[in-house]
Amino acid sequence: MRKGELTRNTILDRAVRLASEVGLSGLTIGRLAQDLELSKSGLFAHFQSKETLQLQVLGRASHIFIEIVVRPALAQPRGEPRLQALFDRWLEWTKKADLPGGCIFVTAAVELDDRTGPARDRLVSLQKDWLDLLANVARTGVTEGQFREDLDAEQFAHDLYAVMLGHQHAHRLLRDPRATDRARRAFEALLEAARREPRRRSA
Amino acid sequence: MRKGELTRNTILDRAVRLASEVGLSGLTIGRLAQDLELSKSGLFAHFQSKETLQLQVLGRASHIFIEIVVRPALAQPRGEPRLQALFDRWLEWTKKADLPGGCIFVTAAVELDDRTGPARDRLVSLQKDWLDLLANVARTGVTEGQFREDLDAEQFAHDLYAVMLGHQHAHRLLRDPRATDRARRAFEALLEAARREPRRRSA
DNA sequence: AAATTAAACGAACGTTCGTGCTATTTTTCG
DNA sequence: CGAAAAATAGCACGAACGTTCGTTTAATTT
Repeated sequence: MRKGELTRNTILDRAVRLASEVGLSGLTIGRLAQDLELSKSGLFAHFQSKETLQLQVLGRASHIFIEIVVRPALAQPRGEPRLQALFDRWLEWTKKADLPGGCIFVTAAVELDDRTGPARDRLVSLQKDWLDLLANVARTGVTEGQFREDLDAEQFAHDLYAVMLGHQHAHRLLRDPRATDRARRAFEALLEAARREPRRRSA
Repeated sequence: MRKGELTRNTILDRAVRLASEVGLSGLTIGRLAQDLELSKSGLFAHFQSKETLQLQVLGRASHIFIEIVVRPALAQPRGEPRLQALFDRWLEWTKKADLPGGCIFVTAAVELDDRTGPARDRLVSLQKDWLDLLANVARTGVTEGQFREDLDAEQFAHDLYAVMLGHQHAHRLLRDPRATDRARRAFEALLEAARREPRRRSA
């Protein structure tokens, strides 16, 4: 049972890469087998259905994301420095993970948002975890005294996610060379607003 | 040639709706014909290829977007009020256009961002037009004295687009009931930052 | 080295994909 | 109303889809 797991992981790594380009439903068993020079049936035997394959692709992608983005950032001090580290790594995680099609979670999100089933459920769960993590780090920034007391940490996480979505759009679709600069500015503005003292009630 | 155009538009309307759910490549001629109770070949004859169909779907969607979002907003005073009108209509245009799958441009953007060909080119062109329009309205806000002199209008447009992407994500994937509220807050923060006097160079 | 288990293969299944043809129906116009 | 033109339907195609089968090759255990 040793060899099996090994090739299964090889398959999944390739599948994650492929899915980042063509999506989870565009990801095809025939194409995947061809890329890996495996037979369709041999590959298929590792998973018992395409749905299982999709689920495992999501799981594998999540694992990679955590290794590349989250874990290293945890080495940074709590609060704002950690937030900055998360953002920096987040910005370029698809490069480090060698995902030629950009963030696979964004692709999957758009694909699955109006479908039902376990793949969607899994993705939602992963995304909520990620947003929770971001909100928690922001909250820590408050207790550490870096951010203002009345910061809405969940709104902050939401806005931060939006910045990343905007970046992907500008970078990948529009091919805007200023995309990364734009994202950094937007992030800086979020930070600045989080740091700023709450505005006085009147003028 | 009268009846032809009529049914072609009927087809395109349905195709836009369907594509909002399953994307431009998930959009299938067979499924479309079935939905409309037409024969596959009869439908196909209106377009000479699937690519043409996709192009026309994008064109039709753009037309609908302009009618629902842009044109009515132009009735508002220049600058900030117009911006507010654009935002409000943008937020709910998929409801008014009866697109059950959310914004078709977001779906298409993720699908096409790493492909080549006329469909991608068309989408990029449309999206740039839209961002330009947003930037122009923001710039007008400056000349009207509503926004600060040194506002980066293109950055503003970029950030605004990001807010909408964040909204779609929170609303459609996460089904967050606070999604619209979140988007409004983010937009308000952008406006506030645009209105605010430029910050002093030091403390 | 033999026996057993796991992994990969090749062929075929029923379906659907986009795309051609050739009829037939329907609309338009003189 | 009848002729020309346009719109639709019918049928077939090759390819690709996910999936199942029986068999062969390779790895692991005895």
